[in-house]
Amino acid sequence: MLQLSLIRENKEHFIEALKKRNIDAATLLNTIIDLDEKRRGTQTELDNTLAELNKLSKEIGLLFKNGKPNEAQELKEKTTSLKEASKNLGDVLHNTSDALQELLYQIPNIPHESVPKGNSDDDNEQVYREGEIPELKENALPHWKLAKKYDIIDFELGVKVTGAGFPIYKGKGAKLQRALISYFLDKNTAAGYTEVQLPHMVNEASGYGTGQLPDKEGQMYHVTGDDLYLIPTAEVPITNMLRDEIVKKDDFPLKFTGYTPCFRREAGSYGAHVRGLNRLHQFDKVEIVRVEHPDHSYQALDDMVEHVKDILRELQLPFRILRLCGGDLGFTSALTYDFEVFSTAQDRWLEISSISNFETYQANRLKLRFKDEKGKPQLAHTLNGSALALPRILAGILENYQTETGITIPEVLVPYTGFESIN
RNA sequence: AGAGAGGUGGCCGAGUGGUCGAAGGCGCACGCCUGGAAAGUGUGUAUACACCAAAAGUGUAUCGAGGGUUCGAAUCCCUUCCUCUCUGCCA
Repeated sequence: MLQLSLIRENKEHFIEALKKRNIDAATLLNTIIDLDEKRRGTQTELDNTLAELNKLSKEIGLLFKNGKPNEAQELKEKTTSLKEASKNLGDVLHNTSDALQELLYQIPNIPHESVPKGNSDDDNEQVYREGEIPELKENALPHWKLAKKYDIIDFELGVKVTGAGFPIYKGKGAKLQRALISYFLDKNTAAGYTEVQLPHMVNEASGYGTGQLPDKEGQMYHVTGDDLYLIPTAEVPITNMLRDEIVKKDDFPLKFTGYTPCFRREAGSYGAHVRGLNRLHQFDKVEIVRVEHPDHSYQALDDMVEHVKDILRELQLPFRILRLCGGDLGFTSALTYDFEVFSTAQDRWLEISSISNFETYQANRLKLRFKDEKGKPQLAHTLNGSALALPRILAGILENYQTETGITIPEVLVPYTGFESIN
């Protein structure tokens, strides 16, 4: 959520910046500013009325104490109209604030100045590329065929037990999943991230805190019986640990990592691109989250990018990094780098990590602050990224490491799997 | 899940209708004391919003959350969430 005070001061700048997202926010921002003016005026009026009322109440109290009930009675009558006025003003204030809040929820974050213009993922800017794309034999298979051939992932069985998009990993496939999770967590903790184990469901307030609600209401599984949501990413529980907190400046950087399954309804997805592991309703991911001083958040973003590069380098997977364009940028993000691994057998790039700086956008919703030099609370910056998402990494490994006789396990994973190949 | 008790500031804890944003203690910050530290001592110590160009200041709200009663609510009533104890169930 954008800060109201900043919208007031920089309206034109905000309108201009939001054009990068192909949004014309002028009308919306003007409505917001009008509502805000109304809210403030009402607030002042209400405060004055209540002040008057409080004053009278104190006088009445004193009069009763001093044994002057008649005079007290007179004053009591004077309060009637004030009470009514304050009730009305209170209602107006309430409604105005709610309306204002709702509109504020509709505005996405302001893109960072480096974000390129563009409408779709075609306009994303490649900023880095590394690794050799392996040359595969002519009869190289996509991962879903490999999974079947070596009986390590059973999609049909998942359909039987739950439904499409809930695969069942078997044997060495399951072990490889566990190995990847352990390896990622070890890399992250070695880089100073504190490991946390998290709830896989969150309440409504947490959904709002990180911005999944109300924007992506239909994308989360909603457990209506208890009004909880299955997490679409560990970002939600991790970041919400700090909701309503005022941390010390010296606490920065706050760095957390956590493994969780992620649940996404993926309403509206279909076709070849959702085949196999490419898009699932439940998948595993190891997330990294940082909370930073605003002065250091972009340095932190670079640091996270380097960290993920290092992991992919160790796995020896060919990858590229994209700076997302305005049209492809997530609702709450100011700047996002997507990591993509090349899936040789599918001949396409697969997104395997997304690293974002949200600046104060999430922090404003979360009320996540720190005290500055003067002891004044200021909004912190939040960042997160995947390090890493499992299914597509697995797809990349299966496809790129396939040989005629099996699948070679990347060297760095062998200590975790206990085997060197899948045959 | 049933019965009971309870949720007060960073923490502990007093407060059961009237100058209560809230005693006292701990913690923390700054100062004094000290060669330095401890002890001692003094002062300060929430957040949001509004008014103000801003600081200072003032006002309003906040005692889990949301309603209500009352001139006036931390205190009374209702709803809801959470915690604890006992019983039940259970990996």
